[in-house]
Amino acid sequence: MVFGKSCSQCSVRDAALCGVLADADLAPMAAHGTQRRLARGETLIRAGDPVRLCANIQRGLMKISHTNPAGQEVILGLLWPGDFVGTPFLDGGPAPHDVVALGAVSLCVFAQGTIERTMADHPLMQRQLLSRTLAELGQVRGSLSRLARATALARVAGFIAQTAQRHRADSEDERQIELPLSRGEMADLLGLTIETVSRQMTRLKAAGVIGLPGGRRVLIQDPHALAEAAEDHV
Amino acid sequence: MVFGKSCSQCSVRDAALCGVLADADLAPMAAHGTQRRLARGETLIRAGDPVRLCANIQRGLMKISHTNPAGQEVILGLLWPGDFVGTPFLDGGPAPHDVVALGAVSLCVFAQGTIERTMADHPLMQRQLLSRTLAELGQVRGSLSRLARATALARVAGFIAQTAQRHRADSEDERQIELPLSRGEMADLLGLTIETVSRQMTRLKAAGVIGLPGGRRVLIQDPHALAEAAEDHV
DNA sequence: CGGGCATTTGATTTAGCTCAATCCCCGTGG
DNA sequence: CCACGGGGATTGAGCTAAATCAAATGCCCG
Repeated sequence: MVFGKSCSQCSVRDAALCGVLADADLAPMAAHGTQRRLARGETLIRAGDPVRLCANIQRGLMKISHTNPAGQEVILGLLWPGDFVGTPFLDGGPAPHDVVALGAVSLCVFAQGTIERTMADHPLMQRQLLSRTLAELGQVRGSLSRLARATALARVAGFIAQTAQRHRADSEDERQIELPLSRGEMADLLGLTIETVSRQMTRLKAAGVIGLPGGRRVLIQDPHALAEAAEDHV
Repeated sequence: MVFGKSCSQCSVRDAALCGVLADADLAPMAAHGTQRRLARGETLIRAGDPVRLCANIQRGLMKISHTNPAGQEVILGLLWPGDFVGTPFLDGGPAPHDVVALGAVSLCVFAQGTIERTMADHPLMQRQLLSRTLAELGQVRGSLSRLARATALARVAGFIAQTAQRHRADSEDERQIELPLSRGEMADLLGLTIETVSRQMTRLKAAGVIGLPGGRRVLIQDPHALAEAAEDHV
């Protein structure tokens, strides 16, 4: 894959931006992809409905969320550019959760029937999908551990640190990041309330660990102390 | 797969007991399996070590666990007979978590190199593995939602209800189950303390929802009320 | 400039934790 | 057969982190 080459399938200018092509083993897939865009708040997959697609995120973030019987929303995870969503299988059963765009999103959508045939012909591609899914399973189990025992401070600090890591690649200023979520969304993701999230942010700011220049921006003043705070368990 | 036939690879008397053979698509795998037994407390996979095996659980339960910086153990999930553990890939990277036997366990262990070659020749088998892994990802995300918002009562009731569902298949008395975990292990799984788990059990008993005949046994007196309690969110 | 929303801050309440004391099985040995 | 331990489980009495309720502040955008 030549850097700078455009992705013919997805009409993305730089091939590197087309998540799916970043991995050579997944290339056979790209031939069957079609472009789709979502606006903020649009639902791609609704819990309970049969999953009719498999897609790779090119730009923007999505949330996997669940609304419990009491009507509270819980954000079960975020999907970043390069991540897959949905299932390549037609008979994958009903979707376990909602998948919703957090902002403007571009996707490479693959038809399930086609992709399943493609997989049969390209074991390496399927291998790569399995490998990624196993890795994700490990990640999700990691966040279980945070929700089980971490203090509010550790959850918030951990989220900021993790977001910073994701941003590091494509950032002009190493130390300044823009959180992809509102305080309310952070609360839903971390299993806290808006007020508690806000208080912990203030606390980190007061301790000189971070700066809050306004909006969703965070200035990481003391990365070491931030990592330390993220490990603060009861 | 003929019911009642013995599993020649795993020396399990009834083929149906050999988890891996329960699924026809996974049959090619069985030819490469070797039997292994673990005693209670034995560690199969240690977090951080490279994962050298892929196995299918035949009998007994295992826990996926993580010990956080403060030294508290968190149980991230349970593995039941029929479940897979480890990775079929040699380059799967370091294990994200520990995997430990909760009691006596029998496994069908597959060599990674062999299984990877087998997968290349049997796309349906790989397909099945991917499909199972995607399903498990959904399950784990479901438990995230419980840890994020559910009350102590809901966590405990949910665990009992879930265990009952698993037991239903192989139980003589529909209503009586034997919990696979001690109170302490339940606490580590549900993100609570031993005392809180105990109090919620007592509460369910006092409400006539369950009976506690002693040991780890639970008598489910009112399945509907139990399900209701499991949905009790703040 | 002002309205509407997100965020912050404050006061109070509460679910679950901590610490501490039994209790209850259940196996062991006298 | 029964006293004696011992580990898991239960129960009790405060304590605390985070939730809840309520108000104030800041900020974006017309």
